[in-house]
Amino acid sequence: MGTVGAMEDGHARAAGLRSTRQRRAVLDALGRCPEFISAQELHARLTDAGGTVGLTTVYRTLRELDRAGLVDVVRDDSGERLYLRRPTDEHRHYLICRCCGRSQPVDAEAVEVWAAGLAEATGFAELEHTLELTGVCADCRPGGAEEPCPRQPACAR
Amino acid sequence: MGTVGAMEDGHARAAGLRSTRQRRAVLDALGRCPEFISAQELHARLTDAGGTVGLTTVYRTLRELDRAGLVDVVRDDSGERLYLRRPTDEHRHYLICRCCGRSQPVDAEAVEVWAAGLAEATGFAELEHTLELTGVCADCRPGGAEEPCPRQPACAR
DNA sequence: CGGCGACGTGAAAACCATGTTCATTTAATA
DNA sequence: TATTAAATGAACATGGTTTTCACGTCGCCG
Repeated sequence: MGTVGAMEDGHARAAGLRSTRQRRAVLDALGRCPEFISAQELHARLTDAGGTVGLTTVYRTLRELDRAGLVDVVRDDSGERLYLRRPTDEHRHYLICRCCGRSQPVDAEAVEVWAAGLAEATGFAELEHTLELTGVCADCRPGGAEEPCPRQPACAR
Repeated sequence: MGTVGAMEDGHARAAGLRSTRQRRAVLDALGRCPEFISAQELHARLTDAGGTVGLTTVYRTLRELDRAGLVDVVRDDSGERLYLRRPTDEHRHYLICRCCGRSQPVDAEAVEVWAAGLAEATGFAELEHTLELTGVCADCRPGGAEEPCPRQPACAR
């Protein structure tokens, strides 16, 4: 468990990044987290686990992974950026639970098609889109109350 | 030109807000701005015009207008919030030019329908979505270069 | 294999949008 | 007009993110 593996390292290398202890640690921690996670939280987890990685480095690494297209990024309500290792190469959208943070990829083909058609309808070029979807997942729903969330954030240590 | 008008005042009043000189000024400036604008920029414009409105008040007013549903809000790449007086009552999406900032409402009915269907497909409840669309508008496109934008931001003073 | 140069690191500080405090002012109502 | 709750704004607080810069180290090349 916890194999960094040649693939991860390879991807990072391909992106023009040197393989360092810190970047391997970030990549590893990110790889074992199934849900979106913030830079701060990721850093906390790394240091709690005894590692020594600077917060600056975590930010920088995540930014570079984003540039390299190796992670998906969303913004939560406060504008904070959340990262998730991207499992595939394709453009994805996620539905995220407002209570527990659990994320679920959704089939947004209809949106992609619609967005593609926008170019000619509007005269705009180089269209880009981001879609933030939130809701309350089945496991968090029972009570029905708004604020109190019955479940803890996923991706527990 | 520049009429605050009974309607604007009325809408604000209906939202449970007192009519103050500052709020009228914010509403007026917002009303004469055809594109999305940040709180900071709006404040700069108000003070440059000789008015005295605190930045705090601009933020508070915009937040309340948002709560009251009188403005549409988007986030730019840096996460900064941008505001636009909402012309109608319905939920809208905008396509915004990355060069000049010009915004254009788009018919996103297809997305609305798709999003509505997500609930049963995923088991999530209380779905909410935000969609940020950007591109390069026809007027900004001639050169084709990426960085240098031929046009100045719209909504000039 | 050893040295060198570019890239990477991280503590501290800067940044910047936004929120909070609280004493003072003001709009709406009686 | 008197009263009062709401609104204002300067200063300060907050928190995520970036920059700075002195130091470390990765990886290549001889």
